[in-house]
Amino acid sequence: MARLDESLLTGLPPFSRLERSQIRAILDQATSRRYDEGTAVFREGMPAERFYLLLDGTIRVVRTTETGEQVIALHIPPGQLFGIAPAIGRDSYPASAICAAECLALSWPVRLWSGFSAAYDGFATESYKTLGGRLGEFQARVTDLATKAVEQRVASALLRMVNQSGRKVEGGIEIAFPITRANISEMTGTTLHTVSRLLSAWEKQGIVRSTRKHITVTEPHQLVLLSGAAG
Amino acid sequence: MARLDESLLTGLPPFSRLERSQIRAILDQATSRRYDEGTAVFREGMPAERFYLLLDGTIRVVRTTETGEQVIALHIPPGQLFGIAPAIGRDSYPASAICAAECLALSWPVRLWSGFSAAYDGFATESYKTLGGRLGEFQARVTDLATKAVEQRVASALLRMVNQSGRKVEGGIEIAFPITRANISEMTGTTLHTVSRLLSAWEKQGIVRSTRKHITVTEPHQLVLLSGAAG
DNA sequence: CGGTGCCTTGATTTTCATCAACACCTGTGG
DNA sequence: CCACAGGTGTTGATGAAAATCAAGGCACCG
Repeated sequence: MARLDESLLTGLPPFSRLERSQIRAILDQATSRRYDEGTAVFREGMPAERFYLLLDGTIRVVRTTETGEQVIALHIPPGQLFGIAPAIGRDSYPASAICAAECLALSWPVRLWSGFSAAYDGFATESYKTLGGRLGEFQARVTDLATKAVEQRVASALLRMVNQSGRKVEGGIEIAFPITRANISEMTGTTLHTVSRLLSAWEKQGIVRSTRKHITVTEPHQLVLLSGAAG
Repeated sequence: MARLDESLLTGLPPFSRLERSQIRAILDQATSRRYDEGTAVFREGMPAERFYLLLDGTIRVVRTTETGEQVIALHIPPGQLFGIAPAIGRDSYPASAICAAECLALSWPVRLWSGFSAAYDGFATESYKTLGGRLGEFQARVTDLATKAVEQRVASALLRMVNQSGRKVEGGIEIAFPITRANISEMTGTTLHTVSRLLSAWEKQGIVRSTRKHITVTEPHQLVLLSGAAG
């Protein structure tokens, strides 16, 4: 395997306070791997053997209910740790990690976690901040699902993706990974039919534009209004 | 203030691996306080100055939306830490902590958090497990809200409370703290009317019994069935 | 160029929120 | 002690939102 360059990690929060030599040591213990779109990096319930850092692509964190329905818990953008079950004392993954697009990720065996935490200043702190961010996101999701109407939830979901993984294109901001109506319905607790109707209506109003598996938001502000502010 | 007894903390997960002398040191830095039913220990958005341990009572963790609706995020039973914003690098509380019943809690200034983590074996690990548990609970809530019908969600909510804070009484298990239909509607994202109708129906079927602000589950198994299994 | 996966749109039905009215319990103050 | 106010709980009637049922079109892949 090709030697990994230090620049991959410099600047990412968990490693920001480290010396070049420390980053070198971390990289030398890492496994790098590419995953095709649709591949599972790990699955719900599997023993948590490694933790991961996403270098490129987008990960969809998915849970499946007893009745077979899927719920998309969150999307993870490049630069974030994921599969960090060891940080919260779990020995199996609580959800599946599916590649929304082609992905590139580093990983380490979980036994290194405590070593990293002890040896590298800021690693634990920053990782727990990531965790805190996710907790906050879940709390917001619960609030939304409990109080908002479907239209507002779908608007919020689009905005979240645009903010997190938006790519500027002519005439708007495009969500940087492939996404279907069914995916959006799994994020918002509705059906693909309802999502399709909403997107059609918004397209007529010039708020979004969409092609197969891709959505561009042309009038973000309008969406913010639809989302009931604070989305 | 009366000197606190070491037995208060022995056996609780974050302190389970500590010596008597260490527990003494921790207690000597703690502030103990009683809160009336309905009091806020802290409120959403306030600067996080202290972290807490609930000794007795039940805490309701509540978020308020921009439109004034309330959502009950979770209930905290005695023996658990709460208000642990420092653990996730936050400097303000993400939600309010309201006493569902009369409560007794210890608290420490946040600046002691890192000291406790460093000095006391298992404190950090166990605290992060608590955090992990909450994350898991939120994930389950999101899944429920996204996929289950109202009746199933209300059944799940009752079961969760019974499991966490159930008190055995003749003829069933009673939820150990005062709870209104409105409270349940805020946990499940529905209205008090719908909750009232469901409870009435269940009472007719002999599954629950209820008086003002108190609910006893007489046929837990029936509720499990209604909740769509795995509640 | 056939098949599969993705998307759209209309018709019907169901669920649950909303609107409305009232009964009851508990504590308070005249 | 009684009246009354405010929080709590019940129940019926109505309507709107969104799921479900149904059918078909379109784009991309092999």
